[in-house]
Amino acid sequence: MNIGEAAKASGISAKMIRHYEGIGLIEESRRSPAGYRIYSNNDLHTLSFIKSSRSLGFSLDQIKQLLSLWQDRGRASSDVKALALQHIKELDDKITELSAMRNLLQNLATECHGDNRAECPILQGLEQQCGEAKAKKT
Amino acid sequence: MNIGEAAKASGISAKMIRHYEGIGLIEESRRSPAGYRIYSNNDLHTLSFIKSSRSLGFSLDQIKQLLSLWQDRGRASSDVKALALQHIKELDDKITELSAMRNLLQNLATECHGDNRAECPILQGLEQQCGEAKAKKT
DNA sequence: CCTTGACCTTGCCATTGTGGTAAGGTCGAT
DNA sequence: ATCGACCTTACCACAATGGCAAGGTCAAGG
Repeated sequence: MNIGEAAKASGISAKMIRHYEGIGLIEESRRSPAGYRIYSNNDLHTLSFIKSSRSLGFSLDQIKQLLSLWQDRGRASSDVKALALQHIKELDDKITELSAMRNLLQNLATECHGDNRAECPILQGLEQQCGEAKAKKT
Repeated sequence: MNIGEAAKASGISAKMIRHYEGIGLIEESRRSPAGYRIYSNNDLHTLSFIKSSRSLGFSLDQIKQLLSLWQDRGRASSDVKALALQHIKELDDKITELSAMRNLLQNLATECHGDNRAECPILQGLEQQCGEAKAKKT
């Protein structure tokens, strides 16, 4: 099948499929005499694997590793799990960071009347806090 | 004070201060005869405001708006609050998205033995799920 | 007076993952 | 022959930040 069809079937845009090929995430595909990329069901399977992995937030670099484990019959599941746990930690860290922002901002917003007067605890908070948010991260 | 000192005092790198100037987030600073940027306490105040805002995850574009509200004596606090609430929503959406990823991945990881055998529910999940994660978002 | 080191200047490249656009080739159908 | 839908490559863009390089400046000490 052509790249457009593969894109539709995998949920990855044609643009990205070419890009993945360019950076070596997937192998160069076969080509028709005219130079069109041709994909097999097996290729599609790989693209879907990548799509799922992206949906779980893995970076392309991590997906490269996942792919090579996936294709390695002699892999140890512990290696896969290590990658997964590492990514879970990244997600947790990010969630923690965003939640801290959210809570701080929510507190400021709650204090703000939100009327047509100029007095505004949110701006005051941004003005005075000056790095406190960063301190909380540490 | 010079840019290095302003950077240290505000917590924004000299590089970024120049960048913020370049994109028009802050005004061009005064210059010494030799061309060195010179910052006043007032400038520092602005930089600190930006720093706080970045710490709460506001984009530079949002900060541009916040800055103009901050400097507008006749602002309505409702405008500030609207910006804040919008950002809180962005944060919440992101947190929700990341949490969904985290939970899915955590489930897969829990099922994985993580030993030296090849059988691996995580890889199987990535293989079969194929877009389910995306479906969950919708 | 000259050197050294710390600071400043501009400018360009890299990152991550994705989208856009342009100029051109190909294919199938009319 | 031609039209529309598809494909090709090759650039540019985003957001926010870091890095490096080549050069100017300034203060201190020989």
